Amino acid sequence: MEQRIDRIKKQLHSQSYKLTPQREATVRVLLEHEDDHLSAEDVYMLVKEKYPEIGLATVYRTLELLTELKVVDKINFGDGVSRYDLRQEGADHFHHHLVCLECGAVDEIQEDLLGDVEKIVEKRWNFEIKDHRLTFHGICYRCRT
Amino acid sequence: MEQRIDRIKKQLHSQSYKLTPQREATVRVLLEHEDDHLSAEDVYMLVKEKYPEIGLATVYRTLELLTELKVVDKINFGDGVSRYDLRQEGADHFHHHLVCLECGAVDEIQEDLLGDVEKIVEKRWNFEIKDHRLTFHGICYRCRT
DNA sequence: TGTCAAATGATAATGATTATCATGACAATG
DNA sequence: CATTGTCATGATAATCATTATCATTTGACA
Ligand SMILES: [Mn+2]
Ligand SMILES: [Mn+2]
Ligand SMILES: [Zn+2]
Ligand SMILES: [Zn+2]
Repeated sequence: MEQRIDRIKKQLHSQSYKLTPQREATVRVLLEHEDDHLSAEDVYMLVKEKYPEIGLATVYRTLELLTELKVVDKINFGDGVSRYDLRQEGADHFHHHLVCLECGAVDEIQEDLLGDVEKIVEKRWNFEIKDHRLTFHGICYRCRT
Repeated sequence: MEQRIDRIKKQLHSQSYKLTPQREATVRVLLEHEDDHLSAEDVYMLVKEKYPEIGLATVYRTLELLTELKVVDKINFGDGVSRYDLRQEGADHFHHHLVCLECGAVDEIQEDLLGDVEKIVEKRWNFEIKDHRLTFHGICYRCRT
């Protein structure tokens, strides 16, 4: 945890950004909810518990900054809000998602299953892949009778 | 074109919806821009050319209805608007997308490349797949020097 | 022709995100 | 130590896509 924050701090410094108390509190919330998919509002509520003076605008700005640095990925599951997903440290691919149509759960697949597919796309479509987004919609293991 | 509209008409009737002139004009616009990814506003502007009295709310309602019927898929590329993508007739999978980070172009891959991956996901994660969304971000063939 | 539910269009309301702006923190400088 | 300048913050207003509301229209059917 502390080491992870330290590395994010260095990443910020390398672009001449500071790790302010507000930013640190926000990062801590994200780390403590690594498996969730929090909206800006969600993050705001959680950060307020440890830093009540923080403003909503600062949370938005911090999330935008972290997205720029690729610390988090900004995603959208079709409800009206953006969600912020901590990227696996050092991972060069964004993980996949399983969205359950029954219960709404969102599970993650950390393993990269797209290696072969990407080779095909690069060759056949002459497209240089930098990133990907893969989501499956269906019925999760819990909801299958 | 006419046959396609006829089949959509039947699909509507089978759920006791009517193909009103407004709905038909909207469907025609979608068919005429099959390869594009139009926002509700885009559709509205285009429909107005052939049906100037139409209201924006009706366009939204029609697009929602067509999404329900799976005639179109509602997608989101991260800019602040939903886009509506005509589904290949009879296709059971939603096509994939290539988004160029350089020029912003969005190309399509109609071929389904996820067959093997889906088998793995169904087995290993015990997840019953109903649909998928796959988007690659990178540099398109036009922008590669 | 009269009836009724569905559909429409104008417009207001909502709600997430972004912009603005005065204030505060803080490092560097003299 | 006082001054200056830059970056960051928080309150709040503005924006803008989407949804809700409601009076009116349409069209099928009795
Ligand atoms: Mn995730
Ligand atoms: Mn498409
Ligand atoms: Zn489930
Ligand atoms: Zn390009």
